[in-house]
Order: sequence, then C-alpha cells, then structure tokens
Amino acid sequence: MPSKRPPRHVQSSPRDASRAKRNVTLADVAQLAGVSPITVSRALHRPELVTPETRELVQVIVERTGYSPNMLAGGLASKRSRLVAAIVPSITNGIFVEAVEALTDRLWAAGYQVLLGLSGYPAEREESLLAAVLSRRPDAIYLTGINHSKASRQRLLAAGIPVVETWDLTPTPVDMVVGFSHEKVGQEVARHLHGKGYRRIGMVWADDERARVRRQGFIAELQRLGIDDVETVTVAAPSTLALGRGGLAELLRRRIRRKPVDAVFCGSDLLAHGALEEARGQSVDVPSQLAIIGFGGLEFTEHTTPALSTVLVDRPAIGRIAAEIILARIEGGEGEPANRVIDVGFRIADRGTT
Amino acid sequence: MPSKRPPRHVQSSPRDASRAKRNVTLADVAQLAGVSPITVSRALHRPELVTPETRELVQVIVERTGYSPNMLAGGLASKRSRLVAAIVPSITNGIFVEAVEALTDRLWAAGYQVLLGLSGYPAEREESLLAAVLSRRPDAIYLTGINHSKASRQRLLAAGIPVVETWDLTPTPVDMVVGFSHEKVGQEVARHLHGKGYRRIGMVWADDERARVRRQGFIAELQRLGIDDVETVTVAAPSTLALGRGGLAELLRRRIRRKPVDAVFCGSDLLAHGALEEARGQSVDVPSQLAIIGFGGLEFTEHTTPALSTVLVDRPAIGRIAAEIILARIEGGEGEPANRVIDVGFRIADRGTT
DNA sequence: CTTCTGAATGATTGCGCTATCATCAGCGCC
DNA sequence: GGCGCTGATGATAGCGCAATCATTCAGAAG
Repeated sequence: MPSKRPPRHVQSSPRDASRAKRNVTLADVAQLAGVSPITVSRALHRPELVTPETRELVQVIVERTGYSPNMLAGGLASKRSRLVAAIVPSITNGIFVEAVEALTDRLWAAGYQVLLGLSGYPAEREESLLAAVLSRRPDAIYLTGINHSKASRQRLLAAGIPVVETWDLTPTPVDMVVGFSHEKVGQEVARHLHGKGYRRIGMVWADDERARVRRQGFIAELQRLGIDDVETVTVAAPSTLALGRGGLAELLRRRIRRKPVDAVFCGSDLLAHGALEEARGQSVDVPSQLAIIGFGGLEFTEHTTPALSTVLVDRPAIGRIAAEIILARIEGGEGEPANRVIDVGFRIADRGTT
Repeated sequence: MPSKRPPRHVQSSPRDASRAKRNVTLADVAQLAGVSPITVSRALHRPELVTPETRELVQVIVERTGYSPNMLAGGLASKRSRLVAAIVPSITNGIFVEAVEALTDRLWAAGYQVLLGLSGYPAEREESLLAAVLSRRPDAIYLTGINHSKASRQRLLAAGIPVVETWDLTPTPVDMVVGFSHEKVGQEVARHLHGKGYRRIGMVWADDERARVRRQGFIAELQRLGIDDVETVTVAAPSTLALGRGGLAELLRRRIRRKPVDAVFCGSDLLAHGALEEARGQSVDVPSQLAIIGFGGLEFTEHTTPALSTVLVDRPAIGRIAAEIILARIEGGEGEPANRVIDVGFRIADRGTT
C-alpha cells in the first residue's frame, strides 16, 4: 500500500490494562485513532464526509479492536432502528415463508434487518405481538392479512411508521397493501371448473380469513352459473396433507344429486396433494372421475403425478415489493407513493388434475 | 371494583396540548401518575416491588396514553435486549424452519423475541450477518451448523453471550450444541440398505457441510461391509424436487458392475421425492427394482405412494431444547450447565420405498 | 490583503430508560 | 425510647451513540 506515511497520532493504548469487561465503544475507537467520537461515527456511517485517510485509520482501529457498534444506542440517538418487523402466522406454512425470505433479502441489501413475529393460527397473538414488536421501534412493519383488531390498527397508526399489509387487497389499508383479490380467485376457479364441464363440485377447506373470501367468490360465481349445491368439508387450520386425505374421504362419502362429486377445490396445495393421494388410494381416477385443484402454487405441485392444478401466486414478489415500497417510504422523500394498493395478481395453472 | 377511593393525585394533563409529535415516554406516564419514572419502570417490569395501588394506577395511565416502552432505551440502560438472534441458511428449506419456529415460540413465552438472519447457501453471508446481528446486542445466539470461520468464532466469543450451535454435534462447541451425529446417520443408513440386501448403491447428493459428513459415514460403513463402488450424483444446494428427478435420471444412466443401481440414498427428502417421481416416470418399480431413502423426515414423506423411507429427526426438539438451554443460561444462575453437548438422535423410518 | 466559501472536524447535548444508592415511614423488639 | 429492619419510593447518573450547531482552515475570489 503506497501510503506516504502511516498515521502517526495513533495513541498506543495501555494494552489490555483494566479493560476488565467493558465492550469497546465508539469513544474507545475515537481515542485510539486520535479523533473525536463523532468523526468515527461519520467514518463508519457517512464515509463521504471524512477524508480517505481518516476513514482508513478508523477502519484499522475498528478491526484491531474488534469494535462492534451498539445499534441500541445508535437507534436511540438517531430514532432509526434499521429494523423492520414482519408478522406472519407461521413460517412452517410454505405459503408465507417465501415472501418473508424475499423481504428479508431485499431489506438486508439495504442495511435493514427483519424482526420476525409469529402470530399463530388464527392470529391469536397478533395484538400482544404487535405491542411487543413496536416497542423495538421498527422503522416499518410488514403484516400478513388485512384484518386487524381495532386496537391493533390504533397502535399501528400511533407508531407513525410505514405499514404494509400483504396477501390480500383492500381499498382501505392501514397504510399500504400488496396482494391480490381472493374473491377473484374464487370466481376464476369456479369459471374454470365449470368451463371444463364439472358440475358436482365440492370443497375441502381450511378456514382462515382469506380462504373464506375465496370460498365466497367461488360459491357466488357457481351460483351465477346455475350451481348452488356445493358440498364443503371444513378442516382445521393449518392445513396438512393428512387433513386433505381425510377431507376428501369425507367428501366422497357425501353425495351431490345422489352421485359423488366430480371436482374438488381445495383450500391449499397441501390439502389438494392430500386429496390426490386419497383419490389414488381409493382408486378414483384423476381427473376423469374427479378433478382436483389447489391454491398457492407451491413447487411440489408441478411434480406430482398427475401434476396438480392450482392457483399460482408470485409469492416472492409480495415480499420483494413490500420491501421496495417500505424502502421508498423510509429513504425516499416525503412524496406520496404512486400507489398504496398493489395487486400482484394470480394465474390458474391448468395441469393434470383438472 | 371495590376500590375505596379512586387514586387522587392523578394530574389531569393539559389534554393533547403541544404533544406535536413526541411519543409518550415513561416520564410522561410517571408525571401523569404523580410518581417518579423509576416507579413506573418497576410497576411494569417488576410489579412485585410496588404496591398494588401504584401498579394499578400506572396500568391505567399506560392504557390511557397508549404508552409503548422503548426497548432500545431499555436495552441500552440495562444491557439486556431481550432479543435472541437466529442464523439459518434459509427458511424456505423446510428442514430448518420448524426448529426456528419452536425456538421462537418458546422464547416468546419467556419474553424474548427472535431476530432472524438468513445466511444463504452455503453460509456465504454468515460473517457479515453475524457482525450485523451482534450489533443489536442480542442476549443469546442460535446458529445453524458448527463450521464457522475463525473470525466468526472470535466475534462470538467476544460477544460474551450464550451461543447454541445446532443440527450437528461436536466435542468442541463455541459454547453449546444441540444436534445429532451425521456420521452415524450415514452409517446406519448403510447398514440398513445392506441389511435389506441392496448391493449396487448410489447417492443423489446436495453437498452442504453436514451432508458431506453423512456421505462419509455412509461410504465408510459400506466399505466395511465390502462395498466400495458407490456412485454419487452431486446436485446444487439447495435441493429441490426437480434436482432429485434429474439426479436419479443421471444415476440410472450410470452403471455399477454393469447393472443399474438398486438403491439410492438421497441427501434430502425433497431429492428423494424427486427420485421417486423419476422412477415412476421411467417405470422403474420402487422398491423391487430400486430402493429410495431420503433424509429429514418431512411430513410429506409419509404420504407419497409408496411412503418414502427416510431418516427421522425431531426438528422442533432442536429449537425447543436450544431455547431451554439459552433461557437456563440467561436467567438461571451462573452454574455450569449440566451438558453443553446435547444429542437429539435420529431414527430410520423403514417405509414403502426400501 | 481581505473576505468568502466549503470541506473536515469537534463540543455539546440529549435520546428514554434502568442500576445504584439513598431516603423515609412504619414496625417490632429488647 | 432507641435500634435496626423491611418495604416502598425517589434522586442521580450514565448506558453509547448521533443531531445539531460551532469551529477551523485551506484555497478561491475580489
């Protein structure tokens, strides 16, 4: 390195004398570098404000001492925690997790970290979780779903930070929303099945808020098409493959106009997979005797035999877009965002099971 | 409520006068309640130290004002963030996520929150992530795997907090470790396949650190049993069903002693599922022509046809136990924990595909 | 030579909370 | 009646950092 001369005013500290336990602080680094604390702070966070020599000097001392900034202190002083809270019912449910991962990735690239909160099914802990999470003073918050208690809405508004609700749409978000219309999903699946000639239609359904809306859209559209006797087997959330098997078994026992159902719309891909396995187990041919369609578009649906029809949702996009609009709001100017309601849409994958 | 008389010294504040933007602070609550700030702090965090009347009074004011504690300030002052960092390669990979969920659940019950860090495959971001995460001053840290760079180990030790490594075992953990022996997994699967009479054995393998150890154990044990020509197809991590299909296709093209393999040990359940689908696609009967065994014990393995043999791991237990030993160390006395190395074991599920 | 400018750095202050030690009243005890 | 004790509360200080405003100085402009 062609530095003309090594920095000279570095004070050779009294080695490890009496640094009993205390962590290295920014002030320690400053003293060793022979500059003021605020200069160290700038060298680390706004390097363009400091000469290259100072910057490098600080860098050397930081490495030598193993200095680790204290973001609790930094956040307290600056009122920016560089933390984004994400509240999700569960991460073992494959459906939400990719959005969280995309969110985390994008925010990490921008210097933010994600504080994860699991609200449970059905959102039983949301309110207390929200309180706990807000006490970390996140710079923004990502929520799953659009139905929050009044107290929760209040808290969110009082926090005065960007809020992104996801996985659904509403004209009246707390702040911003990224998702798609579950009602339309129901409608389109109804049209799809009806269009292919299925008439005795059943559902295997795990009832969460969004699934309920899909179901309403589905049933309403079928009614419009002249079908008003849809059989529904409800199973507990969160859905599993086993529940799908059991659900279809029950559904096949029931009858519509004295015959077994010829198509089933499942609340999730996992339930659909279970239904497919059950059909195979009962030697019910799919799709000639029974059509099956799921929801979500999880990876495995492409690889079952026959490949599972489903409703594709660009899950990572939800997280990525959420991250983008959060960053735009935090870092961008005060300008009103172009759009507070972002529809990522969906697409029906018509595969082997329909 | 039989209160003799409502607390009197509550000062009726000048309503919302001039509270322009500022958040409600503990000092505000204290003033409204007519007590000192420290008393409010105690009423909230150590209620046993204040009289029931004071406690209730504070509670009322807190609710009326919507006070939200600032844990950045609290953490700075008390040197306890009530945050536990968890570093995981990915959460879309079903294998790690249940442990994280169990960890989160248990810690939440104890008043801690989890800061999630995604290190990527293969742990490409671990070092920078660790630095970032430690700057939040977590009270403990949960890591996936036991191989960390020297710099990372140093940082962890310097942080002076409980560290739990998971998903593997080592006699020399940074601090504590919860997992099982991947070498033994390899050995037992080898014995299992050999015991069932399979002799032309292949592998479809996504190479991460732990998988490598399983493979070594597998191959070494087979050698001991007189088999030393194991064919391995390596695929990229993270593994997917599609990679499993492709992997088996490639493996079937190869030959062992001029014949196709008669058993395949897959690096993960997802790969095994892919292999199963590929076998079905090629009309290779499972298990008469080809045995398949996976690893992980994901839920779906019970429900494929035939049901997939695999290595069962109690994934939630890893997270739960990690949480327990973390809490014991944080909250318990200084006493050395009974055990720094906890083996959760594993079990081979001999199902339809072997 | 003076004045102005902008770049680099520094001094001061306070973010909101809890640790620590001090205070004080009420009580029992010999 | 003086002593110590316990339980409830308070005063003070400081955690580690960044916002804000102030200072310094080199070089350009007049």
